[in-house]
Amino acid sequence: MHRYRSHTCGALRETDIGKDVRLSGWCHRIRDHGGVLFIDLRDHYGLTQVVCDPDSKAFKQAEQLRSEWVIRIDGKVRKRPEGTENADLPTGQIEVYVSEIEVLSAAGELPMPVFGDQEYPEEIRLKYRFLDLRREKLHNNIMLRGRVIDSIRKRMKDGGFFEFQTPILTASSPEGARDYLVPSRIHPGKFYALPQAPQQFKQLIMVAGFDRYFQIAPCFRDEDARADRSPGEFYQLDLEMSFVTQQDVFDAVEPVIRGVFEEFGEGKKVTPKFPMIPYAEAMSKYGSDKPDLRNPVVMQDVSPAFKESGFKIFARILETPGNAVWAIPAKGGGNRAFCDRMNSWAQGEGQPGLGYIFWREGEEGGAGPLAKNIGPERTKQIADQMGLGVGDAVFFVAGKPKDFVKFAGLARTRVGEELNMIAQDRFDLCWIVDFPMFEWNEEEKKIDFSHNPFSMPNMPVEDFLKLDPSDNDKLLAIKAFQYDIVCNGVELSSGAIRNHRPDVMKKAFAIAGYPETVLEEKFGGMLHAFELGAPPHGGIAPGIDRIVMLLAGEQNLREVVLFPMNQKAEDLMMGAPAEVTPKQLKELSIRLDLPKK
RNA sequence: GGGGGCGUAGCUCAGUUGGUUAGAGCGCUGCCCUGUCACGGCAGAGGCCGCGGGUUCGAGUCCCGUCGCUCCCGCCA
Repeated sequence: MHRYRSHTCGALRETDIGKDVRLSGWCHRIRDHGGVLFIDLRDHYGLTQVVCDPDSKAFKQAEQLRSEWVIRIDGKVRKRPEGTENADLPTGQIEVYVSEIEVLSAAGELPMPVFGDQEYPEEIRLKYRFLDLRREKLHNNIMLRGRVIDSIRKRMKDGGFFEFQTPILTASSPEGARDYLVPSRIHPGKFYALPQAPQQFKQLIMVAGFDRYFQIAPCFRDEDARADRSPGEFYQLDLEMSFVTQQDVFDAVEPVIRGVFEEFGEGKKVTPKFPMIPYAEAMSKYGSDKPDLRNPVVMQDVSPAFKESGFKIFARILETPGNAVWAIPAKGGGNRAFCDRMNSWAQGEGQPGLGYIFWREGEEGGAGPLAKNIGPERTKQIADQMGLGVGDAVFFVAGKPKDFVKFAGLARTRVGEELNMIAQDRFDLCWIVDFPMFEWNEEEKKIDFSHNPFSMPNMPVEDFLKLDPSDNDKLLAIKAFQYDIVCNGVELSSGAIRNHRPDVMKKAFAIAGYPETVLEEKFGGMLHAFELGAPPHGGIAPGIDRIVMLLAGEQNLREVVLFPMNQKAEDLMMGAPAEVTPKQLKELSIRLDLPKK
């Protein structure tokens, strides 16, 4: 017989009754009745009830066992007595009557139990991650993650993509997030950087003629964490394709993403064909470039109803060209309690308040101070435009859309949540397209890249090269071949058709106010590659952690990462980051200059 | 860097308008228990009420500061 086990803890069935078996695992739960004693023995594969009584020579030893001890047992499989079967367990028809116990590893008092599903503080969970990982939910999440990645790999390879590895120690990239730096011993005073994404490498792989690249790529960014943003490191399905249009990228990626959501979505409905929503439309309808389409609330511009109206605050705001009033409809929110709740929420968000009109029985003309101010005709105009009636409400935000759009988006989400309008049984996916190429930098009073400098402008190259760098209105209207995938309000990925032409790149940098020397300094390697025969190419990089988070139904990335860091980018289990020895620093020619407390 | 929430036993939490000796469940220790699967019963150990200061006859409770955790904003091409 094998040293540790003849079967796993999930394997035994009625067909095994009578067999002498050997099992190893953790003591999940021990129920000691004095005369008879049960041990739920657990391993990766399942749970088997092990039973012991005073007739067994292992009884004395069994009484000494405690939770999470690792043991090996020998015993005989037998049918459970009539009426004591456990239908909740695959092994619930049988039990193993133990004849011998070997303690492989004892355990002290646990800082948190493995048994049960009580919540525990992050700090303890992270410090004792290996215990947390023994628990069913996290164990399943991590296994789900592995299966999702397997599936993605298979789908990508079936789609003609080939997997590559790119360097982890590379050069600092000047744009974007803060880099993690690694000092060079051989070159005192110089540093490597961990890649924020293999962006330039994957483009160079295209220049090298490999045609279709993908990688489950680790990405490192030294930025502050969020629930859906791991500090330090995360993984992307990074991919790039040559000789493609934007539509070709969509056609390659959409089936992979949809397929994964369908395969692991446990019956939740997945968008059959991702709609393409222009950035501007997403902002005006949903107040966000990552709209949750499960929320049916759609905003509209209702400026005409307030222009020169009796509601002086809005009327005055609308005197400034470019200003607007947007309406956020709330079907079923037609009562004062709800409207007041929204209003005080808005004040908590730092807003002066949230104007509203609501309609209820007996006041079909609309209730609330705004309705009185603008009169029945304009109120009806709004009701008609928004398709609202008795039992409904509508909220208003006014001013410069650029300034209020973010708050409007939050209010839309809030309305959807408060009125339980957000469908829970769906994955609603879409493409956000036509991102602006440039944006106005108010602080520096200049034109800037709005995303990354590598996207191709969505206009004929000849026209782009002829652009007047001082024609701000025209420049700010230019769209880029830049796109996102959004699922249930979570930004899953971002991609672009790349700018592979040195002349276009030089022009784009000139428009953003950078002299050619800057381009040369920062992206010289890639620029020179493009001067030696570069195919048109483009790609995208869906976030693996976020996909798994959505599929696992979790609200936090830490629930789908094996060994995550806390919000402050500390690994509480391994104790990272940590101080290093003076010798190590000296070798690296580094002297510390720590901030005073 | 800023804002919100939380901080009481190893863990999850309760703790009245400030008022005797700070409680419960889980876990832990001991004893009892032969069919449980959240086993049950009895007894026990375990507390700088995050830390510092203040108000008060009296502070877990009120005030100020500080630290830690967490969520958010900034940041994230």
